[in-house]
Amino acid sequence: MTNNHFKRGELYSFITGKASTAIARRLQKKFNAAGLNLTIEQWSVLYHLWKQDGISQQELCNATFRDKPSITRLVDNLEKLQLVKRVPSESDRRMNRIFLTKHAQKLQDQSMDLAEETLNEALVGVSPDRIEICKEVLQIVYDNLK
Amino acid sequence: MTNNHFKRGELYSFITGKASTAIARRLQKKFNAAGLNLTIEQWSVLYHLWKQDGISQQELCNATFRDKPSITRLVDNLEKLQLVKRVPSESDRRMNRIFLTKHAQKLQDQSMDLAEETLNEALVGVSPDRIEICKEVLQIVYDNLK
DNA sequence: TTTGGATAGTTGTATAAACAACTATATGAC
DNA sequence: GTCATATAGTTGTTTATACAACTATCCAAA
Repeated sequence: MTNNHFKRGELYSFITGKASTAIARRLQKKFNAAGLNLTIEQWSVLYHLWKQDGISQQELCNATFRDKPSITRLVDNLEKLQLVKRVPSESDRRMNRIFLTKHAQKLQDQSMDLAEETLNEALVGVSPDRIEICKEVLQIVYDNLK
Repeated sequence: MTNNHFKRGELYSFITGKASTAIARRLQKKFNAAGLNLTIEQWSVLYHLWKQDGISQQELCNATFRDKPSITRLVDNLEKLQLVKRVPSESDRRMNRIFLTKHAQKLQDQSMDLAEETLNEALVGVSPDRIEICKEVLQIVYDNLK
């Protein structure tokens, strides 16, 4: 089945991602208000390191859906903030493994709480069923295009 | 009802907007392949001008969910590309009205076709019902946070 | 009619994204 | 072992975003 049922007026929000922009902006404001000196993009890198510390820059590229130069510079900035450290891999000298500092480890709970709070605010008035469907659709979209 | 049902592992994609990033990236590739020398952000401004020509920069801010400096610079670049023209408003000398050039008018059909094609590719395997629910959820999220 | 606040737009600065071109290292075919 | 190719990461450049600070203009209350 093709989905040629798109009316032109409906294209816009889907493509520009206004909803996720709004969520990211709200979360950034919460970070700032809490005195976390951290961008959402930096947080998204830390997010994956909290799940698994010591992964390579290439693995961060795959996880965050960013290209290599973007990760190089995000890691640069996270290093300047003393939140991560590049450690050359011993088994493969092309690779860096990225490790969290103690300071970054401390940021996890607070920032994740703010993220959860943001999503709760975003989803006021939406039933769990519909949230679930929305997540599934977005996942399919991502899989179709990645 | 609160939506405290978010599992941490589910936060990420919602916040980072991986789906809309993937859509925008695919559309940009189609623009490039078609020889349209146009960024998605520039296209999103033209999109609103195609709907209503001659609106102000502030109205473009509201329509595109961007701040004033972002629109200033997008209009700068669109003017350099000779796609729009700033015309000082006669009734309010603070305002510019932004008008499409003939060249920009010609880009509408081709670029909108590519956008529709991109969405069709994105939504392969998703039923119209579920697309509808997803759109509604994203609209509510936007309204909750804007 | 003056003046103070609101609105429209611009400029400066920092961070980030995308693409191309580059270096260094690893790997597999011969 | 040598060499072609692939992979990991960096650097340069352009475009875009967010925030703060700024100018110019408008409008309404005194």
